Amino acid sequence: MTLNKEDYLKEIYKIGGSGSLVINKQIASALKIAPASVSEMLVKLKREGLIEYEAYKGSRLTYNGLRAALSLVRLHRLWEVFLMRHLGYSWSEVHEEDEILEHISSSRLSSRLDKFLNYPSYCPHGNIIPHVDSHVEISTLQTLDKLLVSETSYVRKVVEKAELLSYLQELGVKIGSLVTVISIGAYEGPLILDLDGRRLQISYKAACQIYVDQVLRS
Amino acid sequence: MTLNKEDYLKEIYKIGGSGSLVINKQIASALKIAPASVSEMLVKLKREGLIEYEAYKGSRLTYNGLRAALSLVRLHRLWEVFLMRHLGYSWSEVHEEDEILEHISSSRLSSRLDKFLNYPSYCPHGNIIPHVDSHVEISTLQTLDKLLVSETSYVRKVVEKAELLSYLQELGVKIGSLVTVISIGAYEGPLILDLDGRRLQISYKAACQIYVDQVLRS
DNA sequence: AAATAAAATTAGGAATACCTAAATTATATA
DNA sequence: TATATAATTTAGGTATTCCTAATTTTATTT
Repeated sequence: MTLNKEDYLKEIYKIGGSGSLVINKQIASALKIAPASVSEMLVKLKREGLIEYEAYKGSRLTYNGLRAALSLVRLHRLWEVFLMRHLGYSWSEVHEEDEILEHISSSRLSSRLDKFLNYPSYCPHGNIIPHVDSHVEISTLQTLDKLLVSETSYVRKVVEKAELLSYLQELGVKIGSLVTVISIGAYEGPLILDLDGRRLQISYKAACQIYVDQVLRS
Repeated sequence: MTLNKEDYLKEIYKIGGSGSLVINKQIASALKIAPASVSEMLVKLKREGLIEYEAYKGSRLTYNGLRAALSLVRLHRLWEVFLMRHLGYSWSEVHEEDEILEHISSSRLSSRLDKFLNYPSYCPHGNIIPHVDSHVEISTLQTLDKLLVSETSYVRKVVEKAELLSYLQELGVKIGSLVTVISIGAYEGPLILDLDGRRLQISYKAACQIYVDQVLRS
């Protein structure tokens, strides 16, 4: 379902609840959309089985439409509570920032969230969280496969690919892990590592996608 | 700027950082969009001064494009940290749910957030936060203007309009406030209320938009 | 009941963002 | 350097979602 259709469902729910007929005009003014456009969209929502709708009469949510609307409104309101309770938004600020929930991009949100999270420097994947002002991405990293036997370093970043992430998670490789290369398999064979005190084997391909602090050699 | 354009900017930043030329193919595969469509969009982004772009050569962010990309990536990554640190997402779950940040609607997110917020029942405006399963909106509310002099009730909900919210905030009217009607102005004049022990005046119009527990009369 | 007002729909268009297929330009290889 | 291959772009279309203006239906008055 598209974002716009979701807006319509939410609005139909907010106005008419789970059963009352909603007249188009109300939707049009709530969504700030021309009445003509509302008629059009209602036809589509009806085709998709999300609303009952009869021309000139009005519309109401079907069972499926209601389910969809409820989960949308629910999440929306949970966010509102979150913004107030944990990001220090005031009553009217929450209201102003309502559309965040559709399109997140607000510098106010950004800075409050930053504070709430205690000014983190890295995202969970180890990428720097840039600041709009100073965006110096200091890059003294190298991939794990470039380390020599017995060299030690810290895992700082991994390539964001679903399969790799699951693989590493299973192995227990984390951002910040202390890693020492024990041996390197020939012909792109697996590497044996000491990771935070545990011995483990990792594929060459994975090693190429794990970034560690550069090891300085004399 | 549209959501889609934002995706392009983010991707150009992720691939090329603040200065390197990015070839279209990388954008196309990262965004899973046909190369032809990428070319089209790049022309638009160039027109808007967000990227430098020369056909067959590649693209890079301009100063403005970089600023926009940074604030997007920044917020995106802050959310990631939040999901992991406070909603108990695992590494790969964060990754899976990345598009939340564009289109929030995930039942998993919904339930984790619910737990994090300690299962709230009402949004900051006093509306019930519905559950997808049981959606009984018990409605024994009436508007404040319907109360008689000396009747007492609790504020449960207010109409979500920006001007009203600011007005009420200034007056200190909150969800849960205990209110007693002291006097009612004639001809839709202002009401004098006792609100949580304080004496205050409120316009008739506002009173019509504040919902309180229904007062039972014999 | 007829006339007026309000609400909704249809018709005709515009913008955005995507697609496939064909043509073009750049790059790598023999 | 010529040729093959890879990357891009252009051309021609589709689907969404919005708009204004004109028409039709429904509701309200007189």
